[in-house]
Amino acid sequence: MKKKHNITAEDVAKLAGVSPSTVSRVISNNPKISEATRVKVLKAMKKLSYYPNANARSLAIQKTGTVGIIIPTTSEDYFSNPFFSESLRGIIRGASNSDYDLLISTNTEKDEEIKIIQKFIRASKVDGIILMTSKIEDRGIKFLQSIDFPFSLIGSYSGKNINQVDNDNTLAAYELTQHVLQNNRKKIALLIGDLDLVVSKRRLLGYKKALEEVGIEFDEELVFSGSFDEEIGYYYGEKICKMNPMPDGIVVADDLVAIGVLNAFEDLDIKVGVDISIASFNNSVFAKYSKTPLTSVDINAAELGRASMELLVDAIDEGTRGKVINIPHKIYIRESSK
Amino acid sequence: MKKKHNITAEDVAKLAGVSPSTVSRVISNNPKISEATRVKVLKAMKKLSYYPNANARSLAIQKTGTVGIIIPTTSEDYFSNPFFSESLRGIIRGASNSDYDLLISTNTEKDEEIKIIQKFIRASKVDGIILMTSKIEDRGIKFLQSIDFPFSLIGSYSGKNINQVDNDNTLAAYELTQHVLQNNRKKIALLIGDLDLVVSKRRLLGYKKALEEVGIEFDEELVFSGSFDEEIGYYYGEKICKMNPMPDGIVVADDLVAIGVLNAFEDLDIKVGVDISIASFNNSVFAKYSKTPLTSVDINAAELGRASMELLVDAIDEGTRGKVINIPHKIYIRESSK
DNA sequence: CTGAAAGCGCTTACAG
DNA sequence: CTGAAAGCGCTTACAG
Repeated sequence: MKKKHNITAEDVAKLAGVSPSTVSRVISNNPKISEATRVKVLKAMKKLSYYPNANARSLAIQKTGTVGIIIPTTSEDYFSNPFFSESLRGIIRGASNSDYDLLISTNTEKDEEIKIIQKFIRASKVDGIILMTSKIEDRGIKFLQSIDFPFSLIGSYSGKNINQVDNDNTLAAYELTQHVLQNNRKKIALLIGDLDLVVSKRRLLGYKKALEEVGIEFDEELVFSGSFDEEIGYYYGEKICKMNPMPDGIVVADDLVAIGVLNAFEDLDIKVGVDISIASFNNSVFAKYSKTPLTSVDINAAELGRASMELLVDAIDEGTRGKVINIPHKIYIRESSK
Repeated sequence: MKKKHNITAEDVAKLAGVSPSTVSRVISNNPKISEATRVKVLKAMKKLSYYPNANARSLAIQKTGTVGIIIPTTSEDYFSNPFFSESLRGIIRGASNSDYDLLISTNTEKDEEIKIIQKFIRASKVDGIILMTSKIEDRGIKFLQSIDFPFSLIGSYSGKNINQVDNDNTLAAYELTQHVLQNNRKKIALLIGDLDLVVSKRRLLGYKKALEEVGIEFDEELVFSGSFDEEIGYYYGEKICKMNPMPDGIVVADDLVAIGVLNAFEDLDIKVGVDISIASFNNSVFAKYSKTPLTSVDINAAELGRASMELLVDAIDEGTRGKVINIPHKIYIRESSK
């Protein structure tokens, strides 16, 4: 067996009886190439099943044709959360329409997001970056902004020139809280994600606004924050039961957390939808089909992802900056808040 | 503003007063470099925040440090299915322990998996490939095998030299069917995925074996196959109700499909767990928390992913071939089959 | 222990 | 319309 040798443009050139430059030109569809030689070269390429070396090409043209996806450091949470896979799915769908491949960050525990972003960029691995979430003071965003590198954000961030696609989370939380209030509830707890995430802050805002509007005073004691999982929901559910008087409504940042609350209430014999109303976010499969079907906001995560990819491609190709896209949400009302 | 110029090993060399070769050597931790120059160079690198260009490096050493993940063409199914995101999560976790990045295929509708595999390889984009599922006659696998390219498979495939990690799906289906039979059921339907997938074939085998063992004749009419979603579950659920006599047990390939069946039965007033037993695969969140909690097999998708990544790294670094890893499954028995 | 040079496989300005 | 040559930014055998 001959020593392995990658077949290169030179091989094609030789077979077609032209120069490598010409081969390169037919690959990039240069219009100056004559039809005759184009055909010759194409035939040779096919015959050798030639495919241009992406690294050499990237090196020469200083573009990679790949886009980096930054999974938040707290990826575990995001992964058990359908939001993440849904938006990734949207991103993939968006990418299929372009010619970009997707490079996924594999955060080691210690590495912060910004390290990965910098690595991707400085190593020239990607032409653009999608951020799947935003913190209040986001070092990654600041860095990208400072070097004017193409990126788009799933989420919101105040600042100039940031491409972002998001729901109106303030409005969604406002409406959801309003809905619970209309269940004739007066004391409404809020289970929310990490408060250094922009999304949490906005939802808190909407919640406050709804309360204020009906003259209910905001009570910090009713706000619980933490990461997204079932256990934390159960834990807070128990806690809420022990309050005196017990809250009669809860707005929850994620269905999985709400499921945990539901379980706590079941164990403590509290009737959801009767003694207390629960409304949540993400409209996951299990919101619809849980023992007590959950009222939930559909944030259209797949569309968030798809749009963010599309926006990023514009940012790379057209230099788009500072475009803000709003993805509508929709509240599905179910038994947990009737 | 000065024309943008990537900072290169040459810049570092100049600042440190050495040659680019030396810079390259300290990057690759070449032991022959003296401590003194190593320190000098490191300092210069830090100062310039230098990061080696990945494309140039890949081109020179003919390695990319990235691994390609092939999402099945029917990705939509896989994405709405927690199995997919769970295993991807495992892969990412596995990758964090190595130094590999992950490149995700973004299948356009028309492109077959094999096209993407070939593109990744011929373009030298990846050092290895993870296949997330296997068909009976898998062109992708055959291709990879034929050129002896490092890959690992989540799933099973008969053939030499294939690294694979999988559950014992025959056994799992056998046990699950056995469990339903022990519910004192006699006529058991099987809702299974596409029959050209290896996993489906194996599960069918296990199902048959369990029936055979208790002397129940296999009836092809009781086997329904299709893609994984809720609607198809509902559809088959209705169909099953109309059979005469109606089956009294169902083994389902995925919880989401089972949820659809559950819904159909609810609408038709059939008592699950009483009139009929249902047992399913994947042990998703919604299996546990659905109105009628579902008996389900936990296949440990995250571990499948993690192990496949680990195995692939061995395949790349050590040349491992033909290693087969079994990931244990576990059946969780719940009300749907009591 | 370190440097000069060639090579990895493309692309593109320049010349014709 | 096409080719020779230089360059993208690394690495490594060779020489010292």
